Amino acid sequence: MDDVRTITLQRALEALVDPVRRSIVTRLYETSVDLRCGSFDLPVSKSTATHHFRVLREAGLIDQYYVGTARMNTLRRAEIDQALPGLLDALIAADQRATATTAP
Amino acid sequence: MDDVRTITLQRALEALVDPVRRSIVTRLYETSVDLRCGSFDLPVSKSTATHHFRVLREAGLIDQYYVGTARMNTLRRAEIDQALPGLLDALIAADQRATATTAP
DNA sequence: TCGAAAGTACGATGGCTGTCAAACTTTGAT
DNA sequence: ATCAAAGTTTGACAGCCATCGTACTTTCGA
Repeated sequence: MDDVRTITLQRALEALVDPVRRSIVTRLYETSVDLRCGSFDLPVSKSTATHHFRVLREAGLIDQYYVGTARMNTLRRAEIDQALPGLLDALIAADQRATATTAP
Repeated sequence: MDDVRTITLQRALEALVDPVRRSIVTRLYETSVDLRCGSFDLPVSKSTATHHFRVLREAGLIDQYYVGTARMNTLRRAEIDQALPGLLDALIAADQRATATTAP
C-alpha cells in the first residue's frame, strides 16, 4: 500500500469524504504552498492527524517530505486533475462555500 | 430526516463514496430516464438496495415515486448542479472510466 | 549535552454502516 | 379470489474507521 502512482476515484472519495482530510486538501489548494503537518490546526489529536495525512498520501492526493522534524505536505494537483478531471476544483469550491457558511 | 431541499457536500460525498450507490447515480445519469429500483441489477439483496436508495434520497440526490408496485427513481440533476456545480459531471466521468476499465 | 518540538507507531475502543434474512404490504394479473 | 412481483421494515451482525493516549524517534536549538 502506498502506491502513489495510481489515483483511483474510489480511494480519492474515501479520502475526501472525511471533513478533516478535506480541510487539509482545501487548505493546500488555497495556499498553493507546501505546509507542515503542524500548521493545520486540526480538531484532532496528533496521532489522528498522522493517520489522516497517511490516508491522503496513500490515496495519492498528497506527497510528503521531511524538513528537519517537520513533515511537509504537497498537494498533487496536476496528478489529481489528470486522473480525475474537474473533480478537485468542484469539490474545493463546494467545500469553501460550505465552510464559509458554517464557520463565520 | 429526509430533507431533500438541502443538498450538502458532506452528505453527497457520504452517499457517493459507496460504489453501489454511485453505480445507481451513474446509470440514472446515463439514461436520463426514471428507472425502477428493480432495473439496476445491483450485487446486493433487495433490502440492501432499499437502504441504498434511501441514502441517496435523504442526501437529496434522487427523487422517488410509485407507479404501481414499482418505485421510480429520478436523478435530481439540476438541483445537484446548483448546489455542487461541476461535481456530478466530474464524478460521473471518472466513474464511467473506472467502470469501463474494471468491467470489460 | 539536554530538552523541547514534531511526528510516528501501536494498541485499544466505540460508533457507524453495509449487509442479510425473514416477515410484511401493496399492487396488478390470472 | 389468489398469487406473484416489487419493495419496505425490522432486527441482527460483522467489519471498518476515526479517535485517543502513551510511548517512542529524531532533530534542532540553547
